[in-house]
Amino acid sequence: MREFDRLLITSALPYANGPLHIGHLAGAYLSADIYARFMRMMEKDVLFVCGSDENGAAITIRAKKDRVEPQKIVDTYHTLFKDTFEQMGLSFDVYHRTSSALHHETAQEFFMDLFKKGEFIEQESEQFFDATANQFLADRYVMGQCPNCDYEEAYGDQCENCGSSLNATDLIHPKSTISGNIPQLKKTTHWYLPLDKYESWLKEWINNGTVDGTELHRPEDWKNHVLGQCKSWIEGGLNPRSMTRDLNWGVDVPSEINGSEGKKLYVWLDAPIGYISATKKWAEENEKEWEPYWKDDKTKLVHFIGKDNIVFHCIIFPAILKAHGDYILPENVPANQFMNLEGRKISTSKNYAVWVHEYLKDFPDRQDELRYYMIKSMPEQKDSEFTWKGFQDANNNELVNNLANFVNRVIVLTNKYYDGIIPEFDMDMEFESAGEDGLPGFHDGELLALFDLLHELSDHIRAYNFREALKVVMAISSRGNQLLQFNEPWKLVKDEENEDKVKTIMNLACQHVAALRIACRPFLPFTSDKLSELLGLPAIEEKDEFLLMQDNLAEGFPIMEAGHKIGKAFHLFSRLDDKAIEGQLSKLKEMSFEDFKKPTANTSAKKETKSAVAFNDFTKLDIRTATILTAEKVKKADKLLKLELDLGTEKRTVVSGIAEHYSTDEVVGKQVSMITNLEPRKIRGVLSQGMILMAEDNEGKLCFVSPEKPWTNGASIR
RNA sequence: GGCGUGGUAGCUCAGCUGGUUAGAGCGCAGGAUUCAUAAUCCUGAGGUCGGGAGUUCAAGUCUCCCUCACGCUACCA
Repeated sequence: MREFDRLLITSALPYANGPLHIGHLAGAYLSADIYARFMRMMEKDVLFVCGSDENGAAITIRAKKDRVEPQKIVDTYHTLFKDTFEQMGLSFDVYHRTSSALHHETAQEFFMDLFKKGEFIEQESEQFFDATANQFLADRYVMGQCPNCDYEEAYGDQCENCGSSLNATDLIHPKSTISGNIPQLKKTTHWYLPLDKYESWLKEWINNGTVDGTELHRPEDWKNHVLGQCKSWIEGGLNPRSMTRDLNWGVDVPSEINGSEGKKLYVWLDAPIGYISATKKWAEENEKEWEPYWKDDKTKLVHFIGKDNIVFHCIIFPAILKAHGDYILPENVPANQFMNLEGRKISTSKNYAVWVHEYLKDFPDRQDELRYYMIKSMPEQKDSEFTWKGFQDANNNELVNNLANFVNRVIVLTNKYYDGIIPEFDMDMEFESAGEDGLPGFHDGELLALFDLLHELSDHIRAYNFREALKVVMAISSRGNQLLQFNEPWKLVKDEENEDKVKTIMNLACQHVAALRIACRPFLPFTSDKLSELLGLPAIEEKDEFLLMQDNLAEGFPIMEAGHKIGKAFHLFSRLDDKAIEGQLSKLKEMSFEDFKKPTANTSAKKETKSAVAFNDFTKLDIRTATILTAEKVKKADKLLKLELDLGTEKRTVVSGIAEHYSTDEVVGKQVSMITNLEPRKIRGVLSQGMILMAEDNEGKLCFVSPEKPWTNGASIR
C-alpha cells in the first residue's frame, strides 16, 4: 500500500445551465464531502476543490434562447450553485469557476505546454463551412456522393451504402444538411491529442494500476463499473481526440499559436483543468503552494463523479496529465451511478427533479435529513431510487426514533440525575452488555466495542462504501439504546445501592453520544454541531478529532471526562407528516405536467426559422396521405422501423427512425403524411422509398402528422 | 446492433477468490418496557438469489443462451 502525505479531492464541476438536483448531490458531491470531512478528522492534509463549468456551446444556446449575454447565465448559476452547496454543508476548500481569468490563463498555459512538447497532432484541415449558417460543419452535417461506391447520399463521416468511413472532404458534390447549400472549404486548424499513442501505458495503468512497472494504485480498489467501462474503451481502440473546437464561448486557444483565431479549448481540456485552476485559486487566497497537490507523487488524487463522466476522468484527463509529464494521476475514481426519482429518470430538460435550492426553501433547516436519506440510498454500485415516502420513513423511523431519541434520553437523564454533570464511572462495575455474547459488561469493554465500530466505519469510508459507513453511525445509536434498555437506569436509580452502577451506565451512555458527535460529522455536519451544543463542547473543527478519539479509546480512555457539564436537551430531528410529503409529490406531478404544456410556447422560439423558399420549390415535393399496413424492426438498428404503406394506388416500403417513439403494434393502421418522390435510398440494407413526416418537440420526441379525420389514401397534401 | 454494469426477502441494499440451515436496515406480526418526540428493546414470519441449460462432490458465487434496467457507442431524424 502506498503512503500519502496529502489528499486532493475533486467533485465534478456542475455545468452552469440549470440548477442542482438531488441526483447531483447523490452522485458526486455528498460522497466527496463525506470523504473529505472524514480524512480531515484523521489529521490528513486535505484539499477539496470544485467549481462551476461555464464554457461551451450549450450555454450560448441557452443565452440566445433567454436573450441575455452568456455571462449572465453563468453568473446566475454560479451564484446559485455556490449558495446551494454552502447551505447543504458541502465543505469545499474552494469553489471556483471556469469563466475566471485565472482559469483561462491556467488552461492556456497547460495547452501551450503540451503544444510546445509537441504532444498534439496539429491538423490544418480544410473543413466545410456553411456561409449561410456562418459555421463550420461537423462531418455528419455534410452529405454527398460516396467516393467508393458512388452512392449519392453518403454522410460526411460514413457511407451507409458501402459502410466505409469517410471524411467530409472525400465526398463528391457535398452539401450542408443545415441549410442545403453547397458548403465552402475553409481552412481550420485543430489540435488532436493522440490517445492511440498512449494506449499501451493506459492499458497497463487501468489493468494493473502500474505505470512503467511502478504501482500507483490497486485496480481491485476501483469499482467494477468503472473498470469495466475503462477496459471496454481501451479494448475498443483509442483514437486521437480534438482538444479544440470552433466555438465562440470558452477559453481561447493561445494567440501565439498559428491559426488559433476563433478557436476555443474543447471541454476535454477545459473542464478538468478547472480542478487545477481551483487549486491555484485556493493557494492564492491562503498563501499556500498549489503545486504539491498536483505534482508530488505523495499526493493522492481522487475524483468523485457520476457514471456519465467515467471515460473523461479515467482515460482522457489522465492522458492529458501524463502528456504534460509533471502531473500525478488519479489514485481512484469512485464514480457513482444515477439516482432515479419516484420510478422515473431525473431530467433537467423535462423539469423532472427535486431541485436542491427548492428543497432548502420547502424544508428549512433540514439539510441533514436530506443528506441522510441521500447517503442511505446513494447509487454506489447501481442506480438507486429517491422516493418521498422513503425520505419520510428514514427521517421518522431512523433519525427521529432511533438517533434523536437516544441522544435525548441520555441528555434528559443526565440532567435529571446529575444536574448535567457527566458522572464518574466504576471500572469494576458489572452490568448488562449491549453486546450479543451474553457476557457481563464492563465500562472498558464497552468502550472497546465502540472502538471496533468506529474502526469499521473508517474502513468503509476508506473503501468508498458510504452507505455501510452510515449504517455504523446508526449502529452506535442502537447500541446506546440497548445499553439503556438492558440496564434500565430509571429503575435502578430508585434504589440507592445502585448509585455507582447507574453512574457507570450513564457515563457510558454519554460516551456513546460523544462518539456520535464525531462519527456522524462526515455525513451529518449540522447534527454534529447540535450534538456539540447538547454536550456543552465546541463545534468540531475537523482537524484530528476522529483520530484522537480512536487513540483514546484504544488506550482505554473515555471520549469525555467525568465532571464535564453538558447542555440542555432539545430535539435533534422532528417528524415529517404526510402532508409535507404529499405536497412534494403533487409538486412533482405539477412540474412534469407544466412541462408537458410548455413545448407549444417554447418550440417556436427555440427552433430557428428557415429562410424563404420559392413556391415552386415547395410544389416539387409530392406529399400524400398513406396508411401503414405493416411494421417491423430493422435488424441491428435501435431506431429504425421498416414500414409498408398503402398509397391508394400502390404500396411502398419506407424505413423510418421512429422505433424509439412507436412500437410496431401501435403504428399499424395509422394514417400518416409521406413524401413520395424522394430519391429512394438504401438504409441498413433496406430500400426506403419515401419519408414519413413527423413533428418533433423540444426534447426530440416525435409524433405523426396525420389527417384530422380518416381520409383517402394517396390524397395530395399541399 | 456492439461494449460495459446491474437484476438477491414487501421496500432499500450486503454477499471476497464456488463449500455447513442465503444476510442487514426499514416495513409487518407478537411480546417486554416507560427515562425518551407512543420513541426503545426482544422474538418471529417473509426469498425456487431475473429465466433456462451446463461444469462440479458442491453455484447467488464459474460457462453459455435468453430477458429486463441503466450507461457508453453505433445507426436514424
